[in-house]
Amino acid sequence: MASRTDTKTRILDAAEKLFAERGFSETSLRLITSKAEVNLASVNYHFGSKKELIRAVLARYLDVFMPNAAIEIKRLHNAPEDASLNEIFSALIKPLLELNKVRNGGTIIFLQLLGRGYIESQGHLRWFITTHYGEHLATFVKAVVASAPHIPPAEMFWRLHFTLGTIVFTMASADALNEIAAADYGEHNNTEAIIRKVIPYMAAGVAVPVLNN
Amino acid sequence: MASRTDTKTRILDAAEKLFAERGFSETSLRLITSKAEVNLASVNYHFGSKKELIRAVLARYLDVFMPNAAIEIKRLHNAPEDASLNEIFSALIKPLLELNKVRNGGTIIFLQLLGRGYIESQGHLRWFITTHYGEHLATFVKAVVASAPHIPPAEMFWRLHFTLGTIVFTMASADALNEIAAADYGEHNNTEAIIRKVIPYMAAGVAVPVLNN
DNA sequence: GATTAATTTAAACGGGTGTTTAAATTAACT
DNA sequence: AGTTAATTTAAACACCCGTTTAAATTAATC
Repeated sequence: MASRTDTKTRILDAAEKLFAERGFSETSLRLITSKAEVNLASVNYHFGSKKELIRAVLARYLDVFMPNAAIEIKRLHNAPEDASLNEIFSALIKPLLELNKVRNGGTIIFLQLLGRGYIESQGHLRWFITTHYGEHLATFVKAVVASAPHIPPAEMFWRLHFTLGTIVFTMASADALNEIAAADYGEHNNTEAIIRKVIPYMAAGVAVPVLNN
Repeated sequence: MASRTDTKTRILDAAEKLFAERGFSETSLRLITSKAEVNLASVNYHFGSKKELIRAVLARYLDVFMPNAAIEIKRLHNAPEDASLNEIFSALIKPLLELNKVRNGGTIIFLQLLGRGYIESQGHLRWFITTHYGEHLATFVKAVVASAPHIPPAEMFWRLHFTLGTIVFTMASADALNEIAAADYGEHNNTEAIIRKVIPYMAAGVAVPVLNN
């Protein structure tokens, strides 16, 4: 049933790397299959279409991250009753960094894929994520809402999407930003350092009181 | 020298709309020229290439926005000595909304174009913006730094890019988010309402004290 | 009004895209 | 081993892309 290192896996490995760094539509199946050293037609044979390959690439990460994230959130919630926003966001660090064990650079690849997915393909991936992982997402949202009860639900909806934009854009530009930061400030940040920078920013933004003017 | 409504302008008008809603590489010259009701070859005749058309589309907005934004920031800075971050960010609202007078929906189109530019074309547009409008950008950055002197420069560099990600991603997804918000919370936000929501979030995030652990 | 320049047009160019096909190969099973 | 199923392969398909060309048309200049 399987060949040398599984054609399916070789395709996924090559695809996720290219998708993350150049985007979905900028990455051709011919480039993927040549990097993976498999035949062009094998993508359609194993995945059916490019669109389904994209979903498979994302699913491989979401299937690991989402359950782990939900577990960490629940663990927080069961303990000191109400966790701070910083604690809730920080609880996602471990699940995120564990993706590095799945694959080298897995954390940043995952976040970049997420961003590409949300921005490039209006809808179809957003639908895929919310329908397949809606339960886990709800766990996270509930914890955030409980931690910032002074923010009305509608406002929280917007702010959580602000956080998504913050982290997703940051990770998509992480390499370029790191280069500039290194040149201008002598800073060298890895993925974890950037995540730890962005969390206080997001937590403060989500919790800031709503002006009623 | 000019025909009915200037072929050049017809192309720019059609292109910016399509670029904003589908991205640069997802928008073909054939689609642009058919919407603009001009000949396919006229893009290359008037602009030289697709890449130069993209820059021309962005420049038309940046040339209006950047000077206006710098003026507003300077006006703030000369008055009550030190403006709050909320005031500084809010000073950008007027220049942003004035883009709606340039063209219907100009504000959101501009912000969406900016986001597409930063995410899609790693580098070449980023270079174009910083070299052509660096002075105006510096005015803004200086005001922010002065308003939050407790944030080290290197940290501020990252946080300002967080804000860029926040607003750019939000605007790129604005239509989709608005649909969800309308369905789930009965909310109907225009571009200005979303901008006014995002500013407190960004201001709080930029100013939050840095943890030294 | 004739001549020159600027613009528009239709057509083709060369190349890249995702997908499909049918034959060749490899693996699995009785 | 022989047969069936799964996989890999090379080639072609139909289509879309940005760009270029050369002729037709329109505008400007003398």
